[in-house]
Amino acid sequence: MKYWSQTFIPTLKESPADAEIASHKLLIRAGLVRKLGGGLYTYMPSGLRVVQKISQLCREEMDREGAIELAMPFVHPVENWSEGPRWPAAREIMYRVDHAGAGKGRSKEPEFVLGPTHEEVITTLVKHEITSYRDLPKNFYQIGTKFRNEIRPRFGLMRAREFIMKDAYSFDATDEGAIESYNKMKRAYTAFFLRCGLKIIAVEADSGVMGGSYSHEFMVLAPVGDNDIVYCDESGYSANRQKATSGIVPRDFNDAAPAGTLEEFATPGTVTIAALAAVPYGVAPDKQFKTLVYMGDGKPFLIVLRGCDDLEEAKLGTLGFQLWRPATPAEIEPVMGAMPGSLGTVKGTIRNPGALAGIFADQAIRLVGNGTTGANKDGFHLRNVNVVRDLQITQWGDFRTVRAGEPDPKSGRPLKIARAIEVGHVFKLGTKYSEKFGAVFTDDQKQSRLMVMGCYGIGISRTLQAVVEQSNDADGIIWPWNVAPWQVLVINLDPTDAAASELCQKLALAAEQAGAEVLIDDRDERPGVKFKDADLIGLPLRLTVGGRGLKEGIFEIKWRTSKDMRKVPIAEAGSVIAQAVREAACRA
RNA sequence: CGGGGCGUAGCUUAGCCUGGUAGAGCGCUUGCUUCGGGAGCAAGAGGUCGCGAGUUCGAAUCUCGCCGCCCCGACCA
Repeated sequence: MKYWSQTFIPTLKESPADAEIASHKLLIRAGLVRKLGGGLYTYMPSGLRVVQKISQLCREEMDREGAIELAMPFVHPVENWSEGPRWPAAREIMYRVDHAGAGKGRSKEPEFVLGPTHEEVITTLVKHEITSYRDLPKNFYQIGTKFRNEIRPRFGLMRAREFIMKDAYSFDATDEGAIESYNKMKRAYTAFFLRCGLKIIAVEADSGVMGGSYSHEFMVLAPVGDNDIVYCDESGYSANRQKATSGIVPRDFNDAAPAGTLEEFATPGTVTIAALAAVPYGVAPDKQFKTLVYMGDGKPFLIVLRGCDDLEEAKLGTLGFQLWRPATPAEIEPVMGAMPGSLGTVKGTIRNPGALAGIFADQAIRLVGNGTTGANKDGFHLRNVNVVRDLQITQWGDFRTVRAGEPDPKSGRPLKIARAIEVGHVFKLGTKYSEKFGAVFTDDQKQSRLMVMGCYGIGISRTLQAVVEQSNDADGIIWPWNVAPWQVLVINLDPTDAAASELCQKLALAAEQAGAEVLIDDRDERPGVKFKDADLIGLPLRLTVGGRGLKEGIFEIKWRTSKDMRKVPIAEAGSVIAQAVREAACRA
């Protein structure tokens, strides 16, 4: 048991000016963290306890799935990165330690970086240490501090420059094995977040150019999150917005037959979807074709969408370009023959089709059937444009942004969209790193083969804040049993009274014997202050001892989640407390 | 990095537009009274007004530069 006066829990009445969201305010008000600088926080004694609780739960679930804990350095020789596969991107987010040997009389200054993640380190290690299929599979993990020079740290621990992360790396002999390792981690993550008391959704994530469904993000639903997720409660479909698709075009959809002959009409000065939808033209956005020009690795390409749809840029990653960006009007005009606002892909209207890297059409334009598009002639559009008959298309795909209410691709039920915080990510890497670093092993046929890898992250410090964000009320934090800094708070309203102090100790002991951790508020404070602080720091179970109750021979028991308080005869203390603790632990 | 906002006591802030004595609440210290949901009274301590230059007889206040922090966007556990 811990006495409040013997630890340090500096609570605050008012929120600091630089905190915006509930969890950030509460972390500071409840004395869990203090800020050193932007994105840099000290874990105060009770905050550290929560970090340790969460880490331990994570450790248990990782161990359960056979992962092996180790600890790698935070400081990496720069060569470890500069010779790796992603130096150009990585150097942007890494803190570099310059002058590391200054004044030491060295001929050459060694240069170091602070590790943002450890694929490079672990792969190098495994390459040296594992050479036989007999030593595979292996999954190594660590829990430690990561450093990323975030472009914009925000919301306290939510996006910090320095944060605590669990990262794991699996190595398998076969692709099937790698998938099994991946599934084990998904299982471990699901169990872990459940034990933290978090409601999470695992969503299919954008796995970039690698494709496939071997990347899942673990999301906490929260209005302050910086991700959009698309999901359907009935079918269980869920994906992040970059990846999400919808069943807006039915599987058995029959393309419309041409209606009328293709016809050019004058639209002077009309260069937006909205203007074409207004009088005198009156062409509804979902009857228009939107033609966007992008530059992919230096060559222009076209994206065709419905006028009412938005492009989801991340989906262009499936097209095989390394880099892409919107084209400028100066790049567009020579190729198309018109400026943006009058563009289209009707056969024969593009001035220089040979310059294009492709014309990519979103599936949903089939719903337009016969519509209106630019004539590639400034001030003119074409009507009665039939998708099948008139449009020039080199490849179909899914490029549009999904909207709430559209049919789920699985069940057809309406999709929902919600904001969420990403707290975990599992990723099947394949052989990208093993190839680069030469992580090979000898199989049972004496053949040299590449290890198949996966990587798996959990933001421990972010999880802490996500719990607070998801579990609080107007009075303060409501800790889930398993991650509370202590589970039971014993309030001594008369700390100068020997009988009260003695009873508090007795109650605390009973709770401890039942398996709970106990904090005793023995401060010489007024009752109001103690009750307010109790709600603020949010321990799940509260036991109150006061002179008034002592006379009646009772103490009080109250759950943080409930308004109801129960008076318990002191004689029944042991059994009542034991039962309460057992029930809470069981529910958790 | 683009856009917006802010920097005054440990915390929350007023004052700034219109230059002249730095003010409040919380917290802290001492005393008295209180004592079951952030007590009352009295007395106190606590400030390079983010930093630097400039304008001025005089700058928290006006001008310029820098730094820091917060929010929105692109990126991420």
